[in-house]
Amino acid sequence: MKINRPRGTRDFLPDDTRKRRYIETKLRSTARNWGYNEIKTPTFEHLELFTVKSGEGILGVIYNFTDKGDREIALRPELTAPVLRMYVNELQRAPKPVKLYYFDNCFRYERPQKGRFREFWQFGAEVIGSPRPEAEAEVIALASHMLEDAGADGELHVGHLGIIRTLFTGLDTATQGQIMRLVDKKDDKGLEDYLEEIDADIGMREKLFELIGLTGSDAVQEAKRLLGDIEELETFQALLDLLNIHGLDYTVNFGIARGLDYYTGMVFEIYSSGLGAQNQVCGGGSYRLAHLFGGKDIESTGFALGFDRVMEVCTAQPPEESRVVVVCFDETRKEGMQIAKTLREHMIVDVDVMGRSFGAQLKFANNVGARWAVIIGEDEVAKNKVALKDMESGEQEILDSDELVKRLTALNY
RNA sequence: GCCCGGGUGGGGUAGGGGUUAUCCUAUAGGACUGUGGAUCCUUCGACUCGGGUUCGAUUCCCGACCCGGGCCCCA
Repeated sequence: MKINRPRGTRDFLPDDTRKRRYIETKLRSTARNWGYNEIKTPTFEHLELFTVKSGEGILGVIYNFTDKGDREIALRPELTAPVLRMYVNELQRAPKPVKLYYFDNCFRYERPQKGRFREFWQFGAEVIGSPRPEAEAEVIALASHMLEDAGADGELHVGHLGIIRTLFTGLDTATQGQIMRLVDKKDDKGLEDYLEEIDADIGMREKLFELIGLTGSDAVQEAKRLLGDIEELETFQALLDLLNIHGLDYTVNFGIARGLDYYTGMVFEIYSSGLGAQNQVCGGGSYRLAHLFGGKDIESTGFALGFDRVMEVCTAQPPEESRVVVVCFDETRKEGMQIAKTLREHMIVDVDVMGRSFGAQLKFANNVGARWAVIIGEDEVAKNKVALKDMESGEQEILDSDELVKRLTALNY
């Protein structure tokens, strides 16, 4: 009986894994150079952590189970909540800002599609403790730079939930949420019908439609005309100025809603083409979560990058890596292993484990793409030398083993 | 969860109610026991699963599972 992978999971073959590792390493080093520290949280958490944060609605997509001690456990569907939980548990007294990054797998029970899996990887970062636009701008800039590292193009959209919410005074949370959902979907007809249904104020309706249509460089000016000189617009303008300083291209979009309603201020999304319906590769914003997990309320900003989606669109390729194959036989295995051991301190070395003939070992060297074959046969051992064969030119020379190591390491392998 | 379109060796494919199920590629070995890439030979290996229709199903029908596209939601 053949056993297959569970639905929505993937096996990563050597080439896939190498490329993923390569991109991951690039992202890590960028996060690191921006002063963020890596953390790890558990693969599973108390289910409550996620329902408190996102509401019962998230149960539909969560992998949860009752453990042998009757605890309700969930495989993490995302990492912001675990990171903030960790912050509350261990880092509240750490010097601010607390700058963290993570790269881990997450699980959601959803219908798999292009760019959507049941096990997927998120690369994210959070700045905890700064309510200032400088922190928001830094987070956005970091996300953009990471995509650039990966060779992925992205279109950055920035909005601010606080601004649109000033129109909602007097509306309850559920109604606000429904409006934001329709705004996010860009379902103008549905939005109009819904506003009619709840008998929303005519002036508010007009302002809302005008606001979500605003875009371009004077969007903020236009918004001021609509809403007056409110504080949210001032800080939003400050953020945009900082994005300019960071040298980022962006589109102002007051219609970005983000799925989860714990976002309080700035929100941003980055889209990439070539991903079909799942075109969002990154999402983030400013939020308040710590108080939900029993901590002191604190302003945070963060983002999560859909690593699998980045992999779909990224053009960066891992560098070619060359190998050396050491060819030896039963009689010369000892000498062969010694050379291999020395060379392995510097480069990738294969030695035959198939009991193959001389010719077959060279064929193997060819197959694995080895640039060099080091031949250690009885003739060489008798002369206390080794033969170095260039697999491209076919040329071969006799060296002693010190020269061999020097030669190969000098070639940067 | 909903709506489409698909599943033939490891990968890519041809075919089609009764076949020895096609070809390419990859694997392992050999021709070629101290010199690779070419060529040739051999080997390994498949009709996703379960029902139904039928004398007979890999082929037709239904369902499940899985994959792809879209909706929803989101990364």
